Amino acid sequence: MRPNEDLVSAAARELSEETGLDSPASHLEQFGTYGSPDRDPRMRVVTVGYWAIVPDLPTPKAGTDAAAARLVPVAEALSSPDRLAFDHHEILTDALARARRALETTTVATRFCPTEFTIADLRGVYMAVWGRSLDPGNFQNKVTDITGFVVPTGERREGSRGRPPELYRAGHAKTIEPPLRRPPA
Amino acid sequence: MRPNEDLVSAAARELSEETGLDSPASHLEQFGTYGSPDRDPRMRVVTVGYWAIVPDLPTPKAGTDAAAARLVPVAEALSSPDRLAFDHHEILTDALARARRALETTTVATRFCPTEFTIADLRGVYMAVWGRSLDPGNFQNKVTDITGFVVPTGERREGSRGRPPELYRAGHAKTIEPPLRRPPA
DNA sequence: TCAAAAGTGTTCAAATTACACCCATGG
DNA sequence: CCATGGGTGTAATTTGAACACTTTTGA
Repeated sequence: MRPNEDLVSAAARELSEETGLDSPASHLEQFGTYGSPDRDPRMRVVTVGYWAIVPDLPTPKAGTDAAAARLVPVAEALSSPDRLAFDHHEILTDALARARRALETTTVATRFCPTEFTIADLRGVYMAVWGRSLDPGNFQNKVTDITGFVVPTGERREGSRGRPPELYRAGHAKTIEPPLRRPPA
Repeated sequence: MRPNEDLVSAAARELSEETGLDSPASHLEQFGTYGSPDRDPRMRVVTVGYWAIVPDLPTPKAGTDAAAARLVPVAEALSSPDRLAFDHHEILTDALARARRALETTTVATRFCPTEFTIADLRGVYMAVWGRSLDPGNFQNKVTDITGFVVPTGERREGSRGRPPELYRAGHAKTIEPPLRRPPA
């Protein structure tokens, strides 16, 4: 952190410095703070963790602070407890759990989508973050029943394989009550 | 924080120093970190917030760091946005939300109870934290149906008004799946 | 014309709520 | 013996998963 910076700004700056992703990270959400005295053997560091939504990801470039940067699927990054440095396995696990829960209780998933999107786009976000497949019909019913989650534009997206899907925009609702629970199995 | 202290230890120490409550806070859980540059006009401070479970509360005493200490019901503390100093209204609001959610998804509520407790004791914790009344019969059914939440001792607590209630101990389960949702209205 | 994706609706099972009702004790 | 809180059970309703089925396009 810099002397006159708040936590989110610092997080956004660091993201940019290390990866070159200064595309507008439209959502940065704190999930935890890590401060064991020996978590980084080089020096005493307290880390405040944020997870971000960056729609339409560009290829990351190593920024001023990093030797290299690339995108790694989260399942791969967590595949072994030793794959990441220091306590980063624990941190990433916490971040993922928080993001997964956020999709249940808030409408942030729309931030991963373009301004106009289809229900299938949104379903893709849920499936990616939750790491499971979801029934298209039930997902459609649930999402369109939640007031203020998505609002139809009246337009359709042409050009793809099957029946052209209707386009939606994000609604004004920020939370989902009751939560959109992820189905078992 | 002291040079060789992790975050939870520092939180436990601060709790003790400011209130004299060094009874074993059997649960300390982080909920957020606050770091706006001007949140405390006296100096730059980053605060990591923890909420604690302290069963059978003693009267707090102002410790080495505080002029005075007393217990205040959370509804009263949050009754006005200006009742607490700095950003403490926001912090306490976050803490309460987190504690409320914790009761839905984990078994921490048993930590508020003595080693042996009745379902009514447990229901009292839920009603206090959630700030609403709960149907005794339904609560009983739900809780006893969740495997590993409470285990009967076979004993009863005598001496009270009506039928002597059965006593339970906390089970081994740490999380509740699916969550024990708080009923609407 | 066929396969694929979108979207709607139906069925059956599971969960939830409200509440009736019996139990066991102290006053 | 009756009011009180504990505990069990049930009926009615709601929710949810699975999946059949229609729609509308590109190949």
